[in-house]
Amino acid sequence: MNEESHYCPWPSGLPELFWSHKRPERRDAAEHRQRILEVARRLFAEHGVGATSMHQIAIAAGVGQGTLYRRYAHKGELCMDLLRERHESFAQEVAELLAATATSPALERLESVLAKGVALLEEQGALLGPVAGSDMREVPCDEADFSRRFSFQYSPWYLWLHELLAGLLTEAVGRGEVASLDIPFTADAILATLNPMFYRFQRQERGFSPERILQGLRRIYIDGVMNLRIECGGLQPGHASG
Amino acid sequence: MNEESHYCPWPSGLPELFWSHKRPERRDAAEHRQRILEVARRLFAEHGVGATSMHQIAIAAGVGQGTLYRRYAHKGELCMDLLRERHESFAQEVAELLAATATSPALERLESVLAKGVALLEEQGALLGPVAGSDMREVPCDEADFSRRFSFQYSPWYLWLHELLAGLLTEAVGRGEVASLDIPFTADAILATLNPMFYRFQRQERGFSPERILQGLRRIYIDGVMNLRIECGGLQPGHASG
DNA sequence: TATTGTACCGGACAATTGTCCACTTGTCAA
DNA sequence: TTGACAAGTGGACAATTGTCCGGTACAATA
Repeated sequence: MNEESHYCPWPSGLPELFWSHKRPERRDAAEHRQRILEVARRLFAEHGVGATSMHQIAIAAGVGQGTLYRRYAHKGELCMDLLRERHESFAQEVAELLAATATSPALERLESVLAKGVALLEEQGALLGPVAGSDMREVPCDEADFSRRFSFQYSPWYLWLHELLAGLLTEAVGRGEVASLDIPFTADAILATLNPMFYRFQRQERGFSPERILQGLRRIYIDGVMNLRIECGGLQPGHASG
Repeated sequence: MNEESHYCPWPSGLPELFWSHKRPERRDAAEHRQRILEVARRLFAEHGVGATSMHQIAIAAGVGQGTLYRRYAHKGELCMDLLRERHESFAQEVAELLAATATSPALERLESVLAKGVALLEEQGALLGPVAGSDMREVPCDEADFSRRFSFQYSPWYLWLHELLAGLLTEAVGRGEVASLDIPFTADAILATLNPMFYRFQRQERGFSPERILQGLRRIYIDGVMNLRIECGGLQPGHASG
């Protein structure tokens, strides 16, 4: 695992100020990155992500293995980068949606986020699988490596989603719309069921439709978790307020 | 992936009738299996699961790679076999527990299953990780291989748990204790949050205690999902019956 | 333009996983 | 006892992943 591989001179839309003091990326390096992304996109589309090795990508892009691994510690990171643009536009869409419905009940806002999430999963099934799993070859002694392996859980993408959900939950609890709950845990739980692997399993192995999956999620998190009012005790239900 | 690797002459306590018509396992093969399990248990304990390669195990057990892979398509399956006894006793405990509380509300029964599940996860963190993940190296073209990779989802263990949960949910819905829900999906969702990887993440990376995790699960599935009565509509809650 | 330091390059290498196949051995039936 | 044959064996092999390190080439200085 290469330490510098996380050096990131393309902070995806952040003002240039944040990194302009650093030495700019070398011209050839920039070209290589471009070529790697192009080639990877093509090979993934042609043969599937699983059947395309990092070696192939390096060869096809005309760079060495080391160069490839310098930027992407594993295939998952490469996929992540391919998906970055889409994720950013998704994030923007969701942010706008939430801004436009700022006064609606958090329940409804959460519901629309779930719907958007499922739609995205459906759209990107092929690429997101490897991202979630990356290479789960076991951790070699060093327990600290564990975290780095989990690029998905540690990707800005996951962090952003987690924060978004946590925000919505906090809001809902704060407004008294919902009985108190463990916010970070619940956000993780929601994400566990929005996990690409889980989604893939439901779709391909269980054969469930996206609509059915979304409905199932709604039943759990909206009708269930979020519908438990403060007045509704745990095991001894009282009255729900209108 | 070896087709015969799933040949299973040790059906774990099932009456001998189920397989006595098959040619019995060869004596040397039985010895080898025994040795493999012993050696694997020892090496895993000594160096950790991740730092022990299949090759090492084969050498230490005095058998060839092929012999090892003949029985265990990957490290995950080997772990599964090591855990089998524990899982069986767990299954028995749970079955007894459920039998003893057959007349209690399904809510309570589900709750005790969750508690037992968390306890088991806590007990077996080290071994269950690799079981869940096995080797997630991407599927080589053949999409059908996908399923076989997911030893966890397809293990008798997972299937048993899924069926158990589905049974409880069916019962709860049938008795009118709970508003209707998508039973197989919900069972999968619960299992997604009882997933070893998810648990490991919560414990090690989030730093949550087992109690906190269990409480979080309760809030979602017991107080939330299962507490939604038929009278309580979706977004327009009515009155909960006592 | 010459110099310098460093980010970057590339391909050899080590480690694993999983496959293959020619060979061996145990078991049953005659 | 013997022969047949399926089950079982083992280790070479191919394919990948990820690391390492001697060199290179670019951009900033002088």
